[in-house]
Amino acid sequence: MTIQESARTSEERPQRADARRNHELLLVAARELFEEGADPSMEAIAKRAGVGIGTLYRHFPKRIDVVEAVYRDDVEQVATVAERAVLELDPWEAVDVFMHAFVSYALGKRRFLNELREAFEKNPELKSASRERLDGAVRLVVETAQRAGVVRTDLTSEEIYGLVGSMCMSASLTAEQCERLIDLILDGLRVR
Amino acid sequence: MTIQESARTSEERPQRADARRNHELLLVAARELFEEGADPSMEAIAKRAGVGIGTLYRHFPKRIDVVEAVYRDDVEQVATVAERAVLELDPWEAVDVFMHAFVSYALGKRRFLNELREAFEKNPELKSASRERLDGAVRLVVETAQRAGVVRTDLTSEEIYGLVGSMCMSASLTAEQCERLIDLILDGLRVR
DNA sequence: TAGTATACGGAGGCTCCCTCCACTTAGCAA
DNA sequence: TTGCTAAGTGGAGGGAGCCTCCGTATACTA
Repeated sequence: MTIQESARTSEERPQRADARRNHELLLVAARELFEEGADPSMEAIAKRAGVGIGTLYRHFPKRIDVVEAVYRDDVEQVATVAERAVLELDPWEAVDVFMHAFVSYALGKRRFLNELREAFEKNPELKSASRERLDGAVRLVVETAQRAGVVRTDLTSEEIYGLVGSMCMSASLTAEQCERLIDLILDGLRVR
Repeated sequence: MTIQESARTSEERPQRADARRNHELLLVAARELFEEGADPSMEAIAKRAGVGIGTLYRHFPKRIDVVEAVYRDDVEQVATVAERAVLELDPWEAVDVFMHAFVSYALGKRRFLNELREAFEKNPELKSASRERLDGAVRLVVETAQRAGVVRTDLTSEEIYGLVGSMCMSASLTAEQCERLIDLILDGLRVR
């Protein structure tokens, strides 16, 4: 990169308002469609967002970039739930709310597991970064509750993450079963 | 099914010679292409086999049927190696030859793991049947060697299968590393 | 308000998967 | 050997999806 280029990079104009709006619309549309079913086409995503196909490709040059963006956004949302819950709720409620949010996030991922795996393959950083972010979120919520004495301390947050995560990914459990099992797990975690 | 239909089914004419030949050619071509790289198109498979696209579709109505057929064939070949090795070689040599064949089979699968997963999803019987067939092959070779006193008996064949299988599927190990590690494993298994 | 960099949108190219059907041939019976 | 026919072949083309290109529109700046 030349000096001029690097200078231009740092004093770049901000994105135009319509571009920012469309980026957001596309992300929302894509997430909806991924959650609804299998493999929405790029055309379908653009249409749902109410923009042209060219605009979609301007924002996400390849299909896999859409998958990646939706996933990053989802991870961010779950992590944010953790942070807000710890601040705004009492420690046990925070565990309860976060775990349910986590399960619903993870169950949503089942829909496009194959595409996600491809994204991980293409870009290993995506996998490790998300893993870390989620791990941190679980740790924050669980350890806060442990310090408050409302969650048993003979389990680490990694173990709990592992248990809940693998339950959600299990092909033999339905979403409904997972929703019920998370209550069982929460019950087992709680100190009364 | 009517009586006539079931009667016809059992006394059906055998496949014509050209059909049998083309089926075999297609299977060979498909395996070659899958091993060579990623995602050969149906056109490419037909071309490599030297037949028209229509012929390919007569033998394998969907792309996934090609994947499935190649996989079944591969599993069969590895299992056959086990059976022949036990009959024709001394017990330790049989373990050695079979394990190397198994690793090379498993490494080949990395190429089209995604397609394979789809095939498993669509047809769970494929997965369980192959798993059983391979499990039996490992057991045959290992237990024969254990009875002959050349392989340690404090490990079960399932454990060995698990170890070698997961090594081959590990994304962080190259094929070359797996080839070297299998020798290390074999060394550890051997009773001298 | 005019000028311009930025962004939009969709026609169309390319590559796939798969279908359809006119043509060919292996195998059988006379 | 010959003729018949069910079985098999091959490839043009339909349809869908990913992505590119570029003429048009518009948000920002001065």
